[in-house]
Amino acid sequence: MIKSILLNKKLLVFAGSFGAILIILKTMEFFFFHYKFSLETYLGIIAFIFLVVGIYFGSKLGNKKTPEIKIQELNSTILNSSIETDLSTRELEVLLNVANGLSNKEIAEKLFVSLNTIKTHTANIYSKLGVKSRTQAISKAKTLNLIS
Amino acid sequence: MIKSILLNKKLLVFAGSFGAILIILKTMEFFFFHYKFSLETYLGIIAFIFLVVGIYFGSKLGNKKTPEIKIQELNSTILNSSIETDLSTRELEVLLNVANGLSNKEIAEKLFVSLNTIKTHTANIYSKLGVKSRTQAISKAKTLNLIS
DNA sequence: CGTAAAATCATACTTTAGGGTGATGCTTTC
DNA sequence: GAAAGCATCACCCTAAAGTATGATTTTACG
Repeated sequence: MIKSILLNKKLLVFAGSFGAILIILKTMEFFFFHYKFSLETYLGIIAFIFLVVGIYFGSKLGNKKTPEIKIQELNSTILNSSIETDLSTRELEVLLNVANGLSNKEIAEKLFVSLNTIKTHTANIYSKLGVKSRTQAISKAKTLNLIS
Repeated sequence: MIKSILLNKKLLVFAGSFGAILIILKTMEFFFFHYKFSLETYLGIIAFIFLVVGIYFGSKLGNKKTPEIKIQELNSTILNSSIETDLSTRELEVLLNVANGLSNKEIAEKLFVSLNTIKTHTANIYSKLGVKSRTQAISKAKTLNLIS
């Protein structure tokens, strides 16, 4: 629903820009016939404008090509609509080590911090992911594509 | 180093394409003066060509903006060449539930067996996989393609 | 039929994980 | 400059996981 609206909005912007360019072209055509620019200059300007516009929209389209593949079917997934999935860099780092099978103690030694710090990080991770254990966090992170 | 080379290569392709388009333009100009196309048609063709080219290159640039974030770095994976990875059907069943984030107690209730039985199963799984914890088992099972 | 493997369960113990609370220093942001 | 977020650490307590050992029952196979 939202996606289609956004897509339509983008199309509207595209169409509007295209119309504006056509107006600019007409104006240029007016000047062209009055001031006798060389054909090459005229064509170059046209080509440049459309090239820039094309690159702009092409870039936009290219960036929007996120696959969004999610066929994960968790067992009795609870609908947590208000969870914050924005992990800090440190939390993400801890999560990756958790997913790699390291214990809290090992992660603490690896990152040169105390065990309590890792416990706090993991607690915050669980809270943000809406889970209650490290194995659930791993499973959840997989569905969110946070980890491979 | 590699990036700059690739960037230069891309620039070369871009420049080459641009030159080719200029040649096409000149050819079209030739036809233009000989067959008297309307100016609007001519401009439209030019605009369309450069729009398409622009979108193409813009899309290319946009797609190359992949962040490439990979902080995987496993911790000194031990080469256990002679471990037995043949899990029994029950052990595999338990392993899958472990990977789905269930606790031993939950697995026991799900499979209608006692908690001690699940503990025995997990212990055997760890032994067969050559690991020491459930998170390591999940990681190992992923590398062995036992789980997704 | 007998044996080996698998599956089940128990008891006791140690280690690890997780929950709750509070605190400090630092950076960013409004 | 106050507020918010991040990263750090501590303490206490409970729950869960893991280790070790032993045992019974069921199933599969030669």
